[in-house]
Amino acid sequence: MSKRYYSKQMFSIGEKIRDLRKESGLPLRKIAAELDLDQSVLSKIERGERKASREQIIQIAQIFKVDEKELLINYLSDKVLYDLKNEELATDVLKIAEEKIRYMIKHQNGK
Amino acid sequence: MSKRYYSKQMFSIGEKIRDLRKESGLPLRKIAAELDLDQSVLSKIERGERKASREQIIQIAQIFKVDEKELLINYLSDKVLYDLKNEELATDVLKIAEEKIRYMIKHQNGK
DNA sequence: TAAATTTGGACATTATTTGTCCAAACGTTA
DNA sequence: TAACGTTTGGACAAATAATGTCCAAATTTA
Repeated sequence: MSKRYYSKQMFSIGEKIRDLRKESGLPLRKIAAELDLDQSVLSKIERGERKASREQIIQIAQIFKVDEKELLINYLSDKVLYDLKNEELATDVLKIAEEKIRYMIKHQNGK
Repeated sequence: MSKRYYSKQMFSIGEKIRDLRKESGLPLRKIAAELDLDQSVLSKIERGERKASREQIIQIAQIFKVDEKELLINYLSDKVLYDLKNEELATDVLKIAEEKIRYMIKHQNGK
């Protein structure tokens, strides 16, 4: 029925990108050029020192020919966790966020 | 065992703050002054047009004598949803975020 | 209507994000 | 070890977003 979007290991989006690039055998310089981005910035993205943009994630999915949705989900979940870093409340917050989403969907007011 | 941090209705943090203030019977001007904030900004926060800071949420909990944790969870969950607004992927993203948190907790590396 | 309260929007200030550039560090291999 | 390709670190600048001030208009209350 519904697809499971995670893999056995837990990869942050940066690690995932580095993995994809290593598989391709291409250096930062090459991929960075395709993304119209400085290689040092891509290096930082791969190490989680900087954040990629939504558009960059989509481009990366295209370059490495992987499922765009899956990569976006990985990316966005990292972003969510970033908001919650250092929060002991993280687990509770995610529970409530899910409740709110369910509530919003049920009441059709995504506004 | 563990406390349920949500109420029957789903309140965004702004609505919640407005509710608390209305209960207290105090005008924006008064509460804004306590927060060392312009009243128009507080008005915008209550209507979700601007975001409060973590510190302001804590102050608000103190002013209205409500549970700080509960208010923070409400606040942070709104922030999380803000990242995901307009994302059909929201539900999947939250699922994966929870997985990642569990993984992080299990492996003690919150970094 | 008068007074109090709330809201809207232009503006300034500050903080964060994002990218450029260059040099140093690292790794591989001749 | 020298030379080369690759990766990383950090100073800097530009663009963007967040945050607050101020004032006047709109709305609500008495």
